[in-house]
Amino acid sequence: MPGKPFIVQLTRKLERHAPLLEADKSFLAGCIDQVVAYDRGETIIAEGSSPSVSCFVVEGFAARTKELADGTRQIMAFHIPGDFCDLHSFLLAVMDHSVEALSPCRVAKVSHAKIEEIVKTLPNLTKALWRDMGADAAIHRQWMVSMGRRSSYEQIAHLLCEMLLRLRAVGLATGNTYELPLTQQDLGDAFGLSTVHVNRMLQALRRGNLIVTKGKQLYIPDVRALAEAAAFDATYLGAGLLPSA
Amino acid sequence: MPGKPFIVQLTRKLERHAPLLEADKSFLAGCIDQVVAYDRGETIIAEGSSPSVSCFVVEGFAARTKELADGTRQIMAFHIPGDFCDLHSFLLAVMDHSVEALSPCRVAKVSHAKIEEIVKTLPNLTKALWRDMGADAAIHRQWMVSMGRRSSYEQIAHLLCEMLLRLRAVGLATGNTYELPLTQQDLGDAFGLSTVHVNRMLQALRRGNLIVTKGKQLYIPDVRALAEAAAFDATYLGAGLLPSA
DNA sequence: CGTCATATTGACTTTAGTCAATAGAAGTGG
DNA sequence: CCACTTCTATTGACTAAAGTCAATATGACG
Repeated sequence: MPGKPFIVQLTRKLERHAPLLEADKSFLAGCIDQVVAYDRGETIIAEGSSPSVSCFVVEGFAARTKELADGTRQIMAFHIPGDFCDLHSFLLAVMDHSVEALSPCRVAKVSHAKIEEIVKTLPNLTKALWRDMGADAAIHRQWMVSMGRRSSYEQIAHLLCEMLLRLRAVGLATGNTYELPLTQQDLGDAFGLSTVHVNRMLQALRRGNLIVTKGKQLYIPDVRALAEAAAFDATYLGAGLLPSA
Repeated sequence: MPGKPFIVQLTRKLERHAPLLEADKSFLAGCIDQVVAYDRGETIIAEGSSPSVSCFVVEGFAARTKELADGTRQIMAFHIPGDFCDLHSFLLAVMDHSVEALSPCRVAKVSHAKIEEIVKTLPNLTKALWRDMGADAAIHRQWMVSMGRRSSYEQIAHLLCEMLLRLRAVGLATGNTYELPLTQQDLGDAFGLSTVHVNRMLQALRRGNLIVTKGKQLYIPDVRALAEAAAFDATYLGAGLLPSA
């Protein structure tokens, strides 16, 4: 698919559980209206709007966010390349949250009309897209477990495990190293922690040699140890994704 | 649909955003394999299993739960009559959480084969089911906002608003009164709070006359006041559901 | 070199948790 | 209907986790 290499990341993700047909893939490739670039902090989809396109991340990090009246922000999901971050708007009339760029990123747009056509004519692809949303919901549920029952230390360790597997699945981790362009504020907003506390927990993780950071680069010397500290169980990301090392 | 009055609750919910076709409704009615009864505490679907049927709640309350290694429990969702509580298993191979009965309840089972057939032949119904899962995800995200950024007092107030609207939508609330068969432990497990603290916050809500309880009956004298205390915005449940009173 | 965002540190406060005892309510068997 | 068990709700005293505020450092960038 010359000119659209990013389609590969998407199809790879959609095929994680079951293969797509050739018809699925070619139709999907034809769905992309445009690719738009955003800077960190820019709003990709605004709360309260009713978009006529859905989008998926091609490059960079995005997040689903909700601003509260008192100015605090909650991040409900991080989205990385290959993630559909807004199939939601295809199904529900009004956005109850925003999607924003957490790093410079590029986002591909797919019109709802095209998705409608998929639902009408390509059951296999429909199921794959539906499943992709189900996978997101599974991540949501794990975050709820983290927020409700894990200590802040475990929460952060858990997220770092999750991001390793997710980034690795789209080829954005090299061994146990990946780039995490999130600020401590972002991490805090994801778990309802203060920046100060996130900072302290990261330090604790560094002291325990569970993580090593160099700028935005994150290296995990011993995945097993970090997973244990986080009580991390990869089932929710799709079984069998946690490799040996 | 004699003999299957509960189908009505399900179709009513699925039609909240867009109407179903006659073909959709009749096929759906023919999907129900059986209806099974469970007592409070019983597991409806076990974590780690790979069910070949999905189910929806006909009567009573169920919850998605996850037990952690240290014995604590996290509730990720409450499910009431009309809710599909396990479309998840149609899409993903292994259950990463359990579904359990929080009150005596009856659950209807639908085989995955039937759902597969829906995806292949009834795009309109497929979209409705997909949308239903999207609505669940929206609730998940709101809970994350609650857990992350709302005080425990607000969290509980928020949930009580949510349950009013959800129960009302399936005809299980009379005015501003409904039956909530949850223990304070259940509420705590949903938000990661201790039972003691839930108890205190409920008392505070009672003192402020925001709620009045009689056993499991809950009466909300002034919905507007409770909604305000909770910073409740009903958009995520589908716009326009919050009525005047 | 200066500016702005991000990260770090320390002192103190608040929220919610823990532990332990008591009170109520619902259900069971005789 | 009563005695008994059990689950659920309530209370008080104390603790711990995480937040707040404010100052300082570090780093990226024009």
